[in-house]
Amino acid sequence: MKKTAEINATQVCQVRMQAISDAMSLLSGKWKFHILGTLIEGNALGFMDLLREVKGIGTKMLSKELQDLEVNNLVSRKVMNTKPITVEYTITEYGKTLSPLIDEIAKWGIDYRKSVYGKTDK
Amino acid sequence: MKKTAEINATQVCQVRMQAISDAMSLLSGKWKFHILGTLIEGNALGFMDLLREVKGIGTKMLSKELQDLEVNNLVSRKVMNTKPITVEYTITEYGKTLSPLIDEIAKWGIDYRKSVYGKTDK
DNA sequence: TCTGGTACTTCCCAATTGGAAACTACTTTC
DNA sequence: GAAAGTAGTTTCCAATTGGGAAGTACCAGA
Repeated sequence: MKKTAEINATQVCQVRMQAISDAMSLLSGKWKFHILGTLIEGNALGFMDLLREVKGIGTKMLSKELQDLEVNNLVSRKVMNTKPITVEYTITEYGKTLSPLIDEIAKWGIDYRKSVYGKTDK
Repeated sequence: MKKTAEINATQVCQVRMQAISDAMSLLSGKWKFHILGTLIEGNALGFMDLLREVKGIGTKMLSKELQDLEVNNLVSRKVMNTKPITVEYTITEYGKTLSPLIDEIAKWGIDYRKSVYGKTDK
């Protein structure tokens, strides 16, 4: 009869749990994955481009989310020397390392949707 | 000069974005991954076991999160016929399909931590 | 009968998140 | 000079999230 934690007391689990918290604190929120996914797909987009691509987002959120992603080195921001000043947002090399993770989530989400709305013989 | 969305207008992107939203709506929150991870690691835990394993969680949150996970068929709840009534929480077969995703997040989180606190020659 | 263990629920509150609308600021075009 | 396009910021508000503490209910053992 155990009265104290056992499973998660191991070093390996502690590290894993911490890692998941780290990752999710960077990637949580309604828009992060949408923005990252869009930037992975189409490189170098302006603020207004993103506003049009990421359906439903407003200027405040987009601005804030891009800042978050920038300080975490997932997205880079470059002010261009154009007549009406434009800004180029691109995914960084480091941001690209999220591709397998995003793919895995998308894959699971697609399967989930199938299992809910899909065939009834399950 | 494009004025309308182009990248995310494709059917493939729409489906992917929807899938990511689906998945995250089930898995977001402070505790979901911790609970799932613990249940994947150690099968069949009681409410109080989980309360001890998932460091920091309170009864209210644990109860609510377990209900969420149960309705989405990721965790199963079984009331045991014991003297002081006990409940067994187990991960479902479907819940186990989250393993690769959880592994991927943990892996990325560990690498992220290394890139922040790790070697400076990067 | 009182303490302790199981498994919760309820209530109240604070912090965070997210959104709409308006506003800034600068430039080019009509 | 007004309109439109660039890239945001600010303000105000509502909804969601999360936590602490206490309460409920049932049973067993000292």
